[in-house]
Amino acid sequence: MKNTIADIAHKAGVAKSTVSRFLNGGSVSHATRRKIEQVIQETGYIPNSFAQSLKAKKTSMIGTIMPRLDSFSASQTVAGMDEELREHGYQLLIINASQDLSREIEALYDLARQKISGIILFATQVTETHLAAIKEIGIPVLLLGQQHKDVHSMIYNDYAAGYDMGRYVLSKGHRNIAYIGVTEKDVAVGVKRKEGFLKAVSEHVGVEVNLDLYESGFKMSDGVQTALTILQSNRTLPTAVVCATDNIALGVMKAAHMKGIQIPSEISVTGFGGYDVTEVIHPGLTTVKYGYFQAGHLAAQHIIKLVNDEPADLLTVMNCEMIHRESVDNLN
Amino acid sequence: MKNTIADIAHKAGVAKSTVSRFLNGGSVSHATRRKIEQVIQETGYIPNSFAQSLKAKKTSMIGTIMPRLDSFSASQTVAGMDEELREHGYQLLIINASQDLSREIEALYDLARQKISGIILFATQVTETHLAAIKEIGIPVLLLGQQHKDVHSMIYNDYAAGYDMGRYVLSKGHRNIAYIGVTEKDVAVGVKRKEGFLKAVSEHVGVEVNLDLYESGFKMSDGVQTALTILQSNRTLPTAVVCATDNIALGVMKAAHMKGIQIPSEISVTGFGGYDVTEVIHPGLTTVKYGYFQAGHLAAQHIIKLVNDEPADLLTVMNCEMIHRESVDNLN
DNA sequence: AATCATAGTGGAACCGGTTCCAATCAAGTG
DNA sequence: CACTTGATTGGAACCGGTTCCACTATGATT
Repeated sequence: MKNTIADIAHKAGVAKSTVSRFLNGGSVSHATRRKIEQVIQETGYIPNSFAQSLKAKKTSMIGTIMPRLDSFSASQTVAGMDEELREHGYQLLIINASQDLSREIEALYDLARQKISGIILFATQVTETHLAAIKEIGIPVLLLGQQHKDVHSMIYNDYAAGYDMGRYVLSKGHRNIAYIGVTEKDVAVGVKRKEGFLKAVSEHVGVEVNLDLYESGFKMSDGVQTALTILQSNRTLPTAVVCATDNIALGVMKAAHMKGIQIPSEISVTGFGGYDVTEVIHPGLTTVKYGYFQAGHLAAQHIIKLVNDEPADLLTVMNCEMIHRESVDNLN
Repeated sequence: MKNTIADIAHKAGVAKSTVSRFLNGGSVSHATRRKIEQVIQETGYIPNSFAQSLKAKKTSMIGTIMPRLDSFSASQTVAGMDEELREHGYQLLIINASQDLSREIEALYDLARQKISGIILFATQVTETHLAAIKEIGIPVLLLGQQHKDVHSMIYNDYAAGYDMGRYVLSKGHRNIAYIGVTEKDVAVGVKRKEGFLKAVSEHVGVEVNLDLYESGFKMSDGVQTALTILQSNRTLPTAVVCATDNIALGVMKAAHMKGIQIPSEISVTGFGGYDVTEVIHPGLTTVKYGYFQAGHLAAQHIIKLVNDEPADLLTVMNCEMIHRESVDNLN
């Protein structure tokens, strides 16, 4: 019951090469075609994909390395990628780096050994080691979420998102604002969003704006902590808390609720991300929606181009969309 | 720059077999060991894993087939599996079946062709076709979430969860209850939870309980729809709505909010699942928490046993834990 | 000194496919 | 009818590893 191509050939009374040709659409006479078909039918023969890949020196697999699996953005994006890749006959191999940069590197080499055709790397930071690995493995790599001049990259327009959010909050009359950011090691989330936001503030001439900057971790519980220090300080409370991620914003909302502070009447809150939950909670969270699913599709299309040596933009910037909900009060 | 084992052997002035022995810990003299080490160092040689697997006739990969990636339970479980598998030197290959049963079957054969060592199947339904495929591919398969007498299975104690929830809601004095279930094709979620709940109700002698059963889809929007039909009917509103999943419960809460109905003072709501969001929303959702992450670990351990032909329980039942929050009013 | 393990090594076969090349054979051409 | 053409087909080499087997030294044992 081993069923190799040689067995099939033998049972059908032909040579290996003929069976192979049959399988790959070469020229085979009608008679032998039928015989082989029948034998394959009977035996339930399935070609060994190693032997195939060994000869072909590549696979039809695309690898993706993600810092975590259990996040809304990650799973949405991956779902989109998967859909697109499947349509093009590629299989997606997902590797979880558990937010450990050295595991990302490891994964790059791992994927190279497996002769993966291309790699989509969900980046939070792009270090020298990353670049060295990417260069060494000689496989097309697409950065998702961060950019680097030497690597194909796909990013969201975080600067614009931050800017839009800033303009919006200011337009609602808020002049005493707390901004909760994240580590600047994450250029997209930690730097760009903040810069865009600051830009909006700096452009807002005529009235004085009091802006306090805080830094928090990515987890909701981090958001709760940071929010509590803000809410418990002796200074006047800000009228709005702008958070660099929806997760942090959810944490802030929780903290406010714990403190009996009403949203938005006593304090306004905003996020970034557009997670599904932000819609169903009350009040709904004003946020910036990122098209994760669509981004996955785009990323897949992009890596397929790279794999096939087709031309592709070095940098793709995707736009975001502001979602206005009830968590921001109008002070005007 | 092809770097095969033959190249290394040539450069080091030894035979292929010696290099192979060096790589796999055979007996190699100190001198040649050093030479080979150096050549490998210089060339950055990485063995071709196809050739290895071709000979070995298997991989150190475990495949998992999931109906969807973008769900809390799925991503949590997968994260747990991944952690455990990695520790044991296995790699996880994730396949997304997009809630399409025929794709699940396809995936089973796909994984078989790739000589995956074992498969963890996130099941919602186990059809005859599934069983036939599982039998045919001859690879260890572990069902997760559903059980079948012929296949190793791992399930949550949904019956007990439903029962506990029933007892709890009744103990809070609710006598007019709406139960929103899902399709009975999903035995675990659609049948077991409901049965457990009904059992609790049937045991509750002495007072009359008015129970209405509804069926909804799995999506939050389905929950909203179903809730609206309940809330808009002319009959007296139930005092509690018990939902078969957290997602549906979130939908119900949203619908209630849209209708200006207060939770829990006007209507109580419960879910199943223990999603993270159920904690941060207000009011917090009373639900049953499933240990997804831990389940992932367990599943991984289980499939590893199967792969190594070690004995393993045919059926593993995992317990759940009720989480009491504010979404249920005490009518006593 | 003769005998015997034994560590170290090279050669060749093998895993299961794909592909190049040469051979065959029937139909078409002048 | 000899010759060209093109469709089929089988044989052998190859992809890049692993492993069995035979052969050499080398040191240990009587």
